[in-house]
Amino acid sequence: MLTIGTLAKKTGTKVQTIRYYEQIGLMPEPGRTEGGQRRYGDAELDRLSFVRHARQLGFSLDAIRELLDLSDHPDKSCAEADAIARRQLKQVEQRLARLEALRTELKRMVRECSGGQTSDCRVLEVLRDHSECLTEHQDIGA
Amino acid sequence: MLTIGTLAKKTGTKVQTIRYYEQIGLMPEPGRTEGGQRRYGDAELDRLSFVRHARQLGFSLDAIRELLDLSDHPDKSCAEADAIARRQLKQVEQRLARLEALRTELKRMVRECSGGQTSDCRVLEVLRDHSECLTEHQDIGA
DNA sequence: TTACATCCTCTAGCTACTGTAGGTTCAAGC
DNA sequence: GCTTGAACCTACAGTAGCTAGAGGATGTAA
Repeated sequence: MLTIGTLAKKTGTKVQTIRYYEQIGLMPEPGRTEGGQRRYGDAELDRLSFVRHARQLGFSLDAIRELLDLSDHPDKSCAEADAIARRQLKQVEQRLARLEALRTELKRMVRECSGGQTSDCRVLEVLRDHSECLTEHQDIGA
Repeated sequence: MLTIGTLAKKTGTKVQTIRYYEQIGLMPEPGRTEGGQRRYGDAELDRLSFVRHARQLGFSLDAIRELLDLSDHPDKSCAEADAIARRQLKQVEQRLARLEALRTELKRMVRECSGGQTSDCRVLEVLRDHSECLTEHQDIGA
């Protein structure tokens, strides 16, 4: 049986994050010692590893909830899991495209800055006048 | 003079966002009508455009605060603005690298999914076992 | 004058955690 | 058996950057 601290170390998670996942129902309520401390088994270790790995791949907690549910029902069709992954891939690709446009624009700003006074700073000038931008960057690049 | 709604439309901002910027001191307190409604001039329009443009380029509100301050002092050196932009460029490039790793991994997951039952779904399998990943993706790809 | 779009303040909610305060439990060493 | 100190507990507040809603006041055109 693992303490919450050991589980945290094994999965690269903070203790508070594990308690948070329990609170929002992503992790089950574990057994407790007589004194009220949480104790975890292998099933919980696997589940938390799954969650953390999916987070590292950028899945939202809601998406992870769905994936966990699918994982709990081996008889269900794989199509749903596939759809969730494809959706995530699409999001990643959209963000990549946005970030690439940002990089282009930022690079240009930095390159053109000649290092004088702010009165004729290219960086500030470009920020002041959107029409100087060559690329589109409508959405905020989160 | 512009109402808050008109200013919002001209800059592609939500009305609430403008009030929020005022609240956190990013936008100045504007003049008011007798009835207490906000009225804006061209200076505010320029300032908000600057803010929104910087946001589109991914700058944080704190960074924007610094940039605005520099923009208000034309005699200061350009070096600071340049440093802020370079820092932002670096962040964008780091995020790009992370997202590219994620894309690789997600593509592989999706490609290998053969569409059967979840019991032998590649997507879920990869999530269960990190060691199946070819690329590194330590940080959460935000 | 009346209708109604737009404005006002205030508060709460979103994601996904992270940090802190103030107190309790566990396990090792003596 | 007793002490010590690390790790645990709950509860609540805070982070970024907005966004939404309630409930009421204002502005403007017909």
